[in-house]
Amino acid sequence: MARFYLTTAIDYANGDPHMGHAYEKIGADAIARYRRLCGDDVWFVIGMDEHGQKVQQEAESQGRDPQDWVDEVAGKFRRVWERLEISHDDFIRTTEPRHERAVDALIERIDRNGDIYTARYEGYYCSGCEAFRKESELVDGRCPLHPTREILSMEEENYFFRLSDYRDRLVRHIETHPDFIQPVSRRNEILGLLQGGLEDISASRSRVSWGVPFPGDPEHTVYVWFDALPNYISAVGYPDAEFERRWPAALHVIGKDITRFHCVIWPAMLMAADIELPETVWAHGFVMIAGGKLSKSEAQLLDLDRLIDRHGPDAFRFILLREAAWDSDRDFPSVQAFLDQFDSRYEADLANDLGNLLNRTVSMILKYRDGTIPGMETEPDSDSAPGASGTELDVAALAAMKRWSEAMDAYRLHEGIEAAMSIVRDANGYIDRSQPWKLAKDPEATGELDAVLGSLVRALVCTAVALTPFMPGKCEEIWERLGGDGAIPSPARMFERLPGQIPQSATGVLFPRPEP
RNA sequence: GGCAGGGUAGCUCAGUUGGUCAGAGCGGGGGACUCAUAAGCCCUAGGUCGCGGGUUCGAAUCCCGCCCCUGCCA
Repeated sequence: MARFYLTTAIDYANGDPHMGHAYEKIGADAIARYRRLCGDDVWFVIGMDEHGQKVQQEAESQGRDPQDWVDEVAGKFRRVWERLEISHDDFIRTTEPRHERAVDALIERIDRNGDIYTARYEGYYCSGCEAFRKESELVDGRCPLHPTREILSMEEENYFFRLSDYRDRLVRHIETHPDFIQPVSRRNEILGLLQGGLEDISASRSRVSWGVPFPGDPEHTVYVWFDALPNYISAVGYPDAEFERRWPAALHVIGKDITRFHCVIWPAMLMAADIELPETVWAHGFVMIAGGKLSKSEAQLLDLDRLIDRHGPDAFRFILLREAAWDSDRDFPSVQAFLDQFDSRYEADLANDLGNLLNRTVSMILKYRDGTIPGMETEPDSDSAPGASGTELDVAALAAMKRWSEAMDAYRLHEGIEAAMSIVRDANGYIDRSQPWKLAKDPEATGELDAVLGSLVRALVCTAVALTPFMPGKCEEIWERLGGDGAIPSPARMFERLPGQIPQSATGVLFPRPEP
């Protein structure tokens, strides 16, 4: 059984969960569910990044104790993940003792290897970025990203990480591991960035108290990124040796805005501590409205709970991942355009195409065969000559399943969905071409009708299997309505336990059309 | 300013190594059917494949120049 340790970025606890957070978790969850379906030993971790100046300030501005505040924020995130059926195995928070212990151990380890040193730092500090800015980076004496914040001119003793020493090793690693950074556009960006050389970076802060005390110097706290990144190992038990039962991670799913932290700083930290690197870092794009700029009222229309309420959690997962390709951005011109597309996807793909396909299939088998699914004793042949057995629909469905696994193996989630939906389209077309309602009236055509009905059920089983990473709840319902027994089968075992009898209770609307 | 990737039907995008590559989905228009959530199916889009050159028997697909967009960096 292949180990598959999967992580997402931990979410920064300075605000409420929104669609961007959800998009990442849903995509990662689809990958986790797919790998489990294939039989992998999956360990899926998400969590919260709870330290740092912005969290401290946010809590203070509300007159709250920071820990109290992050507890509340973490609760909100957990509730949403529960609603969205995120199947994580663990939820790591950077304020947990197990995490602080790991950060402490990791930094000490890096220090022992000689890659931490102290230096006096003089410069400008932007509290928005929680980072030092060069004078040349300032516009009119202010940070271009946070023009409302004061720039602090300061001088402090800092601990630095010898990042510059790792440039060559990083380049070599990226070049010899083509899958390390994906998609390739991000890989090229990082290689370009490394080309220009690296500077050492500060690993501590003296004026931020809300953080992990710097090992050996409680006057400083660990800089947020040096605190946040190690969550990937702290969550699986570092520094105890048992962490290697899960580590290295098969996949870090992150947003494209933090690729350099995950593809440069994090691997360098791991190298400095003699820890293996993750196999792949996948930087997904963003779902944006009008380039990402949202007014308060617009943002309110996109309130996560209200969006999920619109057509239910499964539909929400499906629509988001269908609309926004997992490897690139998706920009909608307006909130209204987004909502229109959201609704139209639901009605066209789910209610009309998939839901209706299930209904017409179930209805015909109940009507013409009293619920008994015909022809399930002969399974279509997937290996030898395509089309040697099974109907044209079987052939098309098997081909689509092949495209599906290839896409899913490569984390091309949108292509996986597309392959699954192509089965639905093919099945609907197949029904109309073979006209089972006519076959049902022709006593000579029982064999033909059996073949049609049987292959429709097989196509629906394929669809349910292929979509289960995206819509676990609804796919289970499809499986049950077809008379399937137990959990949804794996793609490899799909045809070994096909259902035989449609329950009378199987009629009913799977994806109700919204009231006009 | 440097580097990278793009500009293809109203919209979102596919188009491998140059020769059925001018496509798919959605939307719009028309039609036949009835198992089904008035759903589904079939037909239909005449788009200078950003602009201008060039290579070639032949380029959306290669080369040069230009315009515009996006990302990363500065």
